[in-house]
Amino acid sequence: MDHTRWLDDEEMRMWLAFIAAGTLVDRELDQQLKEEAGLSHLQYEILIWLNEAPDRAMRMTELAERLINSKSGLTYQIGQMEKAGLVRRRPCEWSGSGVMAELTDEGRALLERTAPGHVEMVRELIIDVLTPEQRAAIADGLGKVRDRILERKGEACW
Amino acid sequence: MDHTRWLDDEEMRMWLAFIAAGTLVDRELDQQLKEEAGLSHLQYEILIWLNEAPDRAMRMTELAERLINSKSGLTYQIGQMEKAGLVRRRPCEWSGSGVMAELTDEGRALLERTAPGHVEMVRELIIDVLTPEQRAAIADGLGKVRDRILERKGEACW
DNA sequence: TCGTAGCAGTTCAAATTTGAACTAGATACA
DNA sequence: TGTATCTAGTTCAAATTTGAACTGCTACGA
Repeated sequence: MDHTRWLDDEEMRMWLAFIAAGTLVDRELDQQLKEEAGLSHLQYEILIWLNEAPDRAMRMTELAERLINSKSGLTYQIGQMEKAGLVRRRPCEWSGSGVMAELTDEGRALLERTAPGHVEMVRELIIDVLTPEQRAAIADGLGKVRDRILERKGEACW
Repeated sequence: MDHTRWLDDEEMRMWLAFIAAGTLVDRELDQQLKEEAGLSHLQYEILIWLNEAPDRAMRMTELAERLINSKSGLTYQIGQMEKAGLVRRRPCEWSGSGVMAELTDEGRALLERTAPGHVEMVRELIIDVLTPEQRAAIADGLGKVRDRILERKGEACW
């Protein structure tokens, strides 16, 4: 009376590859960014998101959602980056409570200095390793995985 | 004079999906395991690896490599799990220095209790969301990504 | 105009992770 | 033998992450 649908070999092969690749890629990027710019991968992504936002600024909560990070974790990281002069906090115009995290010129400059090496590494680690067909399958497949989890959580949060 | 090969839309789509799916899946599994068994995903994987090893035991360093984890991190986690009675440490027969982490009966029992729900969740989150073609592409593609990083690091370690 | 509820962020303590330094058991070889 | 080296694990302090509790606004209904 074991209803469990265990993973078959092919499924297991995929699962192991998925887990390991995710961990390894993240680790490598973290290390390179640390060396080149003293940033963690998370901090780098904060710079990226802010840089692409209108006015290079975003609400804390929205930023946390984009990053898939807890609110308190973001408070901490923004604190660190503020000390380092990479971002600045200011109250949100509409909203009363509400804080905008804003990229400073220094943060933007660091991002621009760092981005080429980072993209290079992303290509080397994953993009250029895959065939266009594999990239398409991963974009479609994992995109769906992501979207389903996000909607599943609905408004659940941290 | 910008030689950087920036990511095109299709590449970026894949990259974002890859990063987000990895983070989200890990988070969900962590949460479910915590609720059902009081385990982190990492601890669950320790149980899995040990359970599949000959004699249900493995050297610390090898285990750390399999898990893609730092040695000191593993020392900590094995310590926690030892307190909880899930694993046991014993000296390695050959090797003098060298410690084997060994699954206890209690650890094995917990794993067996927990595995069905975990597999269920893995299916729901990712396996059953993908088409067989996507699974094959991911297994091949990300398998290659993983293997290249592992060989790149060669004997480099923590 | 209160009082309650909800939202946005922060704070705080506890758990975990990191990486560098350290210890002890081999190994090698002069 | 004696010394330098290497490997396997551990320890330790610092950085980060977590989740729960808390603070300040806003909105809403009585």
